[in-house]
Amino acid sequence: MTGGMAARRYECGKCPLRTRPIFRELTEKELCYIGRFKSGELTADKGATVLVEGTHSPHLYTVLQGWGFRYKLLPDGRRQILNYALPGDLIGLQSAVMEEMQHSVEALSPMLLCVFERDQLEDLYRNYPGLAYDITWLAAREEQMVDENMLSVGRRKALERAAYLIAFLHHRAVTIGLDARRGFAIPMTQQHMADTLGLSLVHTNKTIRRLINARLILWRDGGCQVLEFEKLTEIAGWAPDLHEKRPIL
Amino acid sequence: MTGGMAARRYECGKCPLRTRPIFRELTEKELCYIGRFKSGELTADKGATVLVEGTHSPHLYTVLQGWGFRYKLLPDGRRQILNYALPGDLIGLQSAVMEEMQHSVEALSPMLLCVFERDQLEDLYRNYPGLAYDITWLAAREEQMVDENMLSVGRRKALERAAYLIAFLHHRAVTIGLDARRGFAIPMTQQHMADTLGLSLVHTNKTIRRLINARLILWRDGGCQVLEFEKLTEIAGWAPDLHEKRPIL
DNA sequence: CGCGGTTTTGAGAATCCTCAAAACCAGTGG
DNA sequence: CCACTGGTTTTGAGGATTCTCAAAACCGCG
Repeated sequence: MTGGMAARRYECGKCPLRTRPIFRELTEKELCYIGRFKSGELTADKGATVLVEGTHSPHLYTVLQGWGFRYKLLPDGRRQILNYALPGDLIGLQSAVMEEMQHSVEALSPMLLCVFERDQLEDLYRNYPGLAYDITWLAAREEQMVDENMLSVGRRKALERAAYLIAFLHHRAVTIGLDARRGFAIPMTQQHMADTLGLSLVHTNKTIRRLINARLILWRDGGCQVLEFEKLTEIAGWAPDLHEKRPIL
Repeated sequence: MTGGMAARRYECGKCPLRTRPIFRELTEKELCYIGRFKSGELTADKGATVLVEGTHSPHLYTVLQGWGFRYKLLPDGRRQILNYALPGDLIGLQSAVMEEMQHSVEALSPMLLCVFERDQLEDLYRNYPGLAYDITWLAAREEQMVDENMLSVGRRKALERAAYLIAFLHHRAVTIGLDARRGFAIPMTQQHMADTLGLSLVHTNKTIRRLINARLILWRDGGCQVLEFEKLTEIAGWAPDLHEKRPIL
């Protein structure tokens, strides 16, 4: 079920993610420090739980490969997905900075994570203000994404919500250069979509089918593939905001 | 409509908020720096807009008095309230750290805000890692609150949502010592509640009435007063997490 | 071929929505 | 003191959306 610690594959200096154009470059000194800050790598199989609500993880992670999602549960088992984690995203900050996790994280596809020690965070803040600022930046961005998703669940209707979510995820994947070739699929089931949209599985299915029939998306390879990005954003009444460079830890 | 800059009333060292037991104490040095970091005070009348989506504010605020709320709008005017701002909360971090605001902030009651300059943030990060850490802490907490609200809007049903929201706000107010005397009212209209819960005004009204008829709350003085906190949390399936001390900027 | 997970379909029911109007209430000016 | 006004709360009614239940179809994999 779960993955485990893997032999370290990437030196931070040669991190294949870090060099992508969307990410901010670090100074030599910072890069070197990050290399020391990094304490290992973690692999997680599809479906594995990376972080658990209610626990206090001693780690902080940067996603290197794969997709994951953050979620919360109600006592009776109803699940709400809060956001997705893609390469470059930082997860576990809440438990690092506060008492304990208030949400869980699960792998949507096989993931490779970069592991940092919570204990060293204080040292980082003391000696690398630029990196500290980056962490705050990433926290602010995460909040921004949840805000946007909140608007969607609270005020958009089913078709708009579905269109927004798919466009949003597609855009994030494209932004970090995840597609390369046209036609990659977002690795999720309709149950995941339902739990993100705040809808039932049945109604989600019927809604998605409308998008498929309108030839805006395909559903295949165990996921969702976008055909008409513009049309989706139009239905959702949403325009992606184009960040310049952004930090990565 | 809007308020304006007021004569500075509070020295940070004598800030009546800061001394409340819930807030973490600062060192002498930090307190002194905050005093310099603070560039003034802002008052906002009830209904005034403090921050506007799409703009880039040069300021960052800590709420000293009063209630406010963060919200987003869809192109056609539908509104979703994301969270509320109470004394001790930091607002405007998104615009300070990133390009521009992705949400607006409006005063629910007359507010008094402590103003900080965005430009000095870099200096703060460089010289006061403890304060930088506090800012990250506050950002993580804000995200946590939106997460919780997201769970509510996505997965709870109307009555549960209303119970959760009221209990949540009541708990926050009590935590910062806002009630003193029993029986304060949360200063909001049912339209605000509707826009927070992701429900229509009419349905919100009928839902609230059920809570009133069950004698769990009162609706008066232009707001909501809690009678049976425990019962509300029970309906919502929610338990407030009790933070220890927390930072305030 | 069989199995578990996922998607699809149908149908009736509950929730929630919109429209519309009335009641209520606090503040304002006569 | 009272009428007027604008904002807020309340009520009713019909309709749309979304839900639950249940079963079938589909699909990749061992």
